[in-house]
Amino acid sequence: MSIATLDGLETALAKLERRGPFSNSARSAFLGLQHGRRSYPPQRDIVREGDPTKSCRFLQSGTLSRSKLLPNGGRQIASLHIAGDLVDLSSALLLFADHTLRTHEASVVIEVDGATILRLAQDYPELGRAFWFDTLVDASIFREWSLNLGRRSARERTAHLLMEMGYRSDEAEIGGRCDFPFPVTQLDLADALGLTPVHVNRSLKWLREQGLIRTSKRRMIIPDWDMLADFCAFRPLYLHPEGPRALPN
Amino acid sequence: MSIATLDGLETALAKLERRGPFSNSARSAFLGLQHGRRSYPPQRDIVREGDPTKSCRFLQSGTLSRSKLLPNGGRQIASLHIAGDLVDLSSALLLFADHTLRTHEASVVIEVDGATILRLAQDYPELGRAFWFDTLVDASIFREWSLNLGRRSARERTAHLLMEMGYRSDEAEIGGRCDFPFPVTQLDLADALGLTPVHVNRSLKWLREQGLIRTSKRRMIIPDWDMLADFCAFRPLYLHPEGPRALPN
DNA sequence: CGAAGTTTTGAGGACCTTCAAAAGTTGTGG
DNA sequence: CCACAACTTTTGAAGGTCCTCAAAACTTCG
Repeated sequence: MSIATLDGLETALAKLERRGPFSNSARSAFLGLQHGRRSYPPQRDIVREGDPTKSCRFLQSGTLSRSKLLPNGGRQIASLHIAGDLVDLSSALLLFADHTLRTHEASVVIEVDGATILRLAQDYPELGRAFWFDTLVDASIFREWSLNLGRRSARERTAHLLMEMGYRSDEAEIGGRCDFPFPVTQLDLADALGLTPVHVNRSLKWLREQGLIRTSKRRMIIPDWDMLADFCAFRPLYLHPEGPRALPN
Repeated sequence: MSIATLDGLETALAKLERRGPFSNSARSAFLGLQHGRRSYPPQRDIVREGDPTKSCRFLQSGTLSRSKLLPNGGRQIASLHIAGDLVDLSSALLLFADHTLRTHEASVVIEVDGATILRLAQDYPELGRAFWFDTLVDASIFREWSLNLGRRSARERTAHLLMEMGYRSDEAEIGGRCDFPFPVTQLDLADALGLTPVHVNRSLKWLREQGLIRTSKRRMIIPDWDMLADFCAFRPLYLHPEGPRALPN
């Protein structure tokens, strides 16, 4: 079954099960979750920093970001999300949103009550571990972004972000790692990279001139994966493709 | 009982229970964990990026950081840790360390087998939620650091980090939020802030000249909390002092 | 086709870096 | 308790990466 035909819970489950299969009972408990489904237009806030939380959210289709604002208007995007991502698992336990969740493309989002997720994690420990693992990988990605923001040059930083999105798009079967949808404007990319839009434009231009990337509309192409990986020191260890530790009996 | 007299597990438990008390059985299961205790001198690696994981670690006393390296020698500190912090809970589920764990001061670290932690989380769901919550707060701190690195000036960034450490030291009863131990060299501070040591020095000098901070040896003093908070837009929401959602019955 | 949004380019300036060295502090052994 | 080495902090000067401001070219969409 192609990902395009899956509904939201199935898409999220597919991501979770890529890391190790669940028992039939856990699987059907997850798929049996009561949930809502909402569609959002591009550039629309779904949750705002400071909002009390109620529901967890999974991204069925589209592109989202999580971002934080400064009083002076500065904005930092902390993560970018693609179909299948558990974009707001934190609301299961955190009572207030510490960041804003916003669409980039038109997106479809699944909502599940936070307390229900907690109950599910308790009743099916394998699901609880899968949620925890997802949070841990999330945190690992944030650490890598800190390295990106703090210690990589604008060009390397830009390249690294593109490679991560390629790698994740490939894992999620949304695109190939060297040719994947990337519907993010240079203005938003700037907020993800801690740069100005002007400088993002110049960094992309340079990467293009070097033959390291090609851009077609809302799509990113990496002609030579290893060359770009070498340029920006992309090592996917931090995405933990090995999956979680299995619990011995 | 003062924190100084607590052993490592008690210190970690105290941090977890600040967010909501556990049942007696969960508490004694946690305190009954088989564990090792190791002392490390300053500037010593405890775990290195890429190492296979086995044990989870809690910091009984001292100061640690989690950092990542670039092939060109660049280093980014992703987090700083003080007594009571669950500095390596991720090893319960992640099979490889994606970052290096290193002491700043001489430190005492408790080690608990990763699979044992998983088992404990399963047998006592309230502990499982506490671990997950801790990971979520961790991730929230990383997001704030991204904002710091990407969108705050050197001076604001420096001030913000100091305020966070003051706030957390206060919570952990290691110091007051306006007067707390801070045994981090400017060289290490530079790696946490994505700056050069020279510029860190100048930023600290400026903050001192403005009367926003005072430094005494291995100690940081914030004469006027609100003034500094205003300067760097420090809002502790992201540390989630409200604690986790309670699971309804 | 017009309006709004996005990308691209230019010019000048600022924040932060690099390189270098001096001053101050800490810790250790004699 | 001093001597000395190692580490840490501080300062200066010059330069580069990235920012600001401004406007034009291009694309998307109603």
